[in-house]
Amino acid sequence: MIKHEKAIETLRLKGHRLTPQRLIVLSTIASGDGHMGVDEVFQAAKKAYPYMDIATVYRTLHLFKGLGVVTEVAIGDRLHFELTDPDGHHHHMVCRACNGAFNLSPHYLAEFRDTLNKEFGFEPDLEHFAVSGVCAKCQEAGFKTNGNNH
Amino acid sequence: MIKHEKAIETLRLKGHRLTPQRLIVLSTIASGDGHMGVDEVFQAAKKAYPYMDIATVYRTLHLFKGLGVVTEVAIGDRLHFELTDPDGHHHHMVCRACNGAFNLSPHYLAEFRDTLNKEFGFEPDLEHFAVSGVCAKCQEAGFKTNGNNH
DNA sequence: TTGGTAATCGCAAACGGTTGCAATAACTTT
DNA sequence: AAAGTTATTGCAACCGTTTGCGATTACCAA
Repeated sequence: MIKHEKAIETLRLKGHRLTPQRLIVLSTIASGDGHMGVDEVFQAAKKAYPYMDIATVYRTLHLFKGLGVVTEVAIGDRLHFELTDPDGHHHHMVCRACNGAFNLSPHYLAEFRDTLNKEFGFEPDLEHFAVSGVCAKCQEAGFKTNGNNH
Repeated sequence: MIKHEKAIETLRLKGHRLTPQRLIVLSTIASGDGHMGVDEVFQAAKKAYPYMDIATVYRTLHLFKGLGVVTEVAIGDRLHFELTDPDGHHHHMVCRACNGAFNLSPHYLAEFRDTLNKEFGFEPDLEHFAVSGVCAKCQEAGFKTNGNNH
């Protein structure tokens, strides 16, 4: 019983229709390893189903995101999606030099959240938090760390 | 000697031209209080200079951002800009319910940055960091905090 | 002051992403 | 198995933002 099939059951249980488009987007993401850009999903899905429309891909991804089936990650300034990690949430550190994404345990943000809560009563959205920055390797390779964030 | 004029000198020193468009965008932001949406800047600037183009506004704001004259803040999913705080950087907590933005001292992020540095060698971009979330007031007003981040 | 030249501009087209709408098709009911 | 209902689709138009390009203009040197 793969997560693929669990996701399909989630769809049915919540009263959403099982359309070929949805199944194809799902299996596209499931077969890719790690997060995929929207256009990557679109191109792959179009191979399996030539009428696939980019609007349908976006709507499907947002539906899946709402159901908790996929997780949205902002890489650079583009949206990427991955199957939701069944072992619990993780966050991402995204390198602005190489666009690599590294997982980050929620533990590293717990304290920050607590502080904002206690000091300001502010409840931050950190479910799918991604920090931009420069990874260790790119720093070694001489990529500048200071200055502007783009 | 207002920051307005210091900004103009920064422009000249870095070899950028003093065009009416740039001066108007600058004084528009300087006269607004707090951060302004791009279209807000555009509309105000167009009153002073009817040929103003939205592309010029964007290019000018990005130039100013690169020079450190203005700071970019993502409010909701739109870009906003404010004159860079001369008393040092501050970050923002942006409420996704009321779109209010609250300043956050860099101090609250220092520890997080240190941890990422030490543990992963990752240098995060936190200069103009903005956390989305729900502010205390909107939580009291019953705005839901859990679930998806949109 | 004038002319040369490179930065900047306005315009229009493009980008990634979202949305309104009429046509289609998945599900339900019989 | 066929018909009815309504979610979903494909298309096209739109959003905010960025970019290519030819025309303009701020600046520098003569």
